[in-house]
Amino acid sequence: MAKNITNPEKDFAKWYQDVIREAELADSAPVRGCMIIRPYGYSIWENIQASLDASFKETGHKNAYFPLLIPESFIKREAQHVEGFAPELAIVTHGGGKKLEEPLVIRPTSETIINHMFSKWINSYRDLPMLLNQWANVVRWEMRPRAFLRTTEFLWQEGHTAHANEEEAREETLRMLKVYTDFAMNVAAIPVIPGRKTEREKFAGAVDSYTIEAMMGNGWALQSGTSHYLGTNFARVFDTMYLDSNNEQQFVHQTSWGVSTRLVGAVIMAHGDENGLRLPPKLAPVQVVIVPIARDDSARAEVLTVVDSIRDGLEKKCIRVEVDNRGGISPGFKFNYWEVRGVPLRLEIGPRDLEEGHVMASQRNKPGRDDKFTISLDSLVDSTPGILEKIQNEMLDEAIQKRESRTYSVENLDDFREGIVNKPGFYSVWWDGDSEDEARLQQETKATVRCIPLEQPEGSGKCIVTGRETKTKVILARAY
RNA sequence: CGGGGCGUGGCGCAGUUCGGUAGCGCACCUGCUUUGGGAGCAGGGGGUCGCCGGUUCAAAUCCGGCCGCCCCGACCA
Repeated sequence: MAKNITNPEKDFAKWYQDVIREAELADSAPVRGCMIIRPYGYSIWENIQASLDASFKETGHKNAYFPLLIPESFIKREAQHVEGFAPELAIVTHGGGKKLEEPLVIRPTSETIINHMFSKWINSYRDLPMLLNQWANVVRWEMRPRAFLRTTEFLWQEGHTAHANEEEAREETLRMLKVYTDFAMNVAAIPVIPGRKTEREKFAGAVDSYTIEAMMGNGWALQSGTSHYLGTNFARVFDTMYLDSNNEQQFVHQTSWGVSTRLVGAVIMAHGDENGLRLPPKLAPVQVVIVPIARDDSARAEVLTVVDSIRDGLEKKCIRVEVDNRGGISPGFKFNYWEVRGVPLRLEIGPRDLEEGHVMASQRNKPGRDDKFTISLDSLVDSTPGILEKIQNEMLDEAIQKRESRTYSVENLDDFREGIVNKPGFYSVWWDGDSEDEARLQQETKATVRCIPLEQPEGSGKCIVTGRETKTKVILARAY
């Protein structure tokens, strides 16, 4: 059992914080709700960024950067937008030693300032679609911060696009939801459920919001990414119009979509175990760690020669590898040290291995002595990419199984009430309720409608709250 | 903002009941011995006890006020 890490079965929230501390992902800041992302944690974020940024560019988007400070009046233009964000705004009232004419809002999101610019840049249907993305920080004064999951300031990417008509904009909304879904599955190894948000849960200012919902280790849901169809809501208040081919003014139809550093929290909570972090190889800052073992100087020299050549070979294959040749620290300590940090593959090389022409290998997703295996020195460098790929797939399979085993179908409210308490997880239920039904359900059970999955079953059934016959199934769960 | 808990070396805590000038574990530094699952011994450095005020010969400890943090809820990426 890992030292200094609470058992997740016993206290999941404490476990989460312990892992963040022990794996050196983040530290708390002097300002409440803010956090310092430490190099190891930031490196995970950089890998997330690199992967998504490539996908955004593949789908035709360009990066830009809009300012942190937004005139307060901008936020107030779109009625629902203000209502949604007003309580959590940080507002700058003074600058240069003087009270400002108009207060400035630190962006909670950039729809308004971007529309301000879109209205200048977009004149003709030939300017469309406009496909932008920005990597930025935003500030939302949330009441209850949690490291990575909900911090006052957080890093994210926000895509903003403008299209000639609803159909294209809706297509874009779903295209980006798919990009997020693929990223979650294939890179983060987190099986998410893509779906639409209910009226109650949708983004302030959107016509429709879509989400990917992930299941965390305690059975709770985490909204891990969102994609919104904004309709012409912002275009109308910012006059974002274009001249169509018939020489008529039209409002643009818009989308916005984002994922944040919350994804780092998702990775921790979806994959972590009682020994700490577990990272899917594609996101791991260190994919392979090599622990050289030697009793004396001559053995060490011999071992290090081999280790160096292995490292060079792996680096040539673009594998992120680290050699832990710290002195005065026992191998056992190092094994645990790297396990807490979630490194997918560890190689141990000592004199005994050299004699036998192999290395000992240990996969983070199968920790402990019993599951160690040997790889011959001859084939090591060539076989490592395949092993990492295998680990990546195994982690996704494990996560899928974990989710399946905690996904339940219930037919009536009583079963749900009992289930959500005794067996936290995703509850797939027939649903025909409205916002008030949702509010009531949340009051009673703390659970919410996480999403209306895009993939719907055949047939119909009776709504769990209204009893009406419906063709719609939703996912109910407790959420972060 | 409601409920609960807590502020004492970097981290985790004891000491507060019953005032007497600060201690333990881990971490850190030095040396020697060690190194295949969190090494051992010896020596060492580091704390105006959250802040302000009061009582007292004397306050981590008692009294008054303030501040902050964490966890649980409502809100959210």
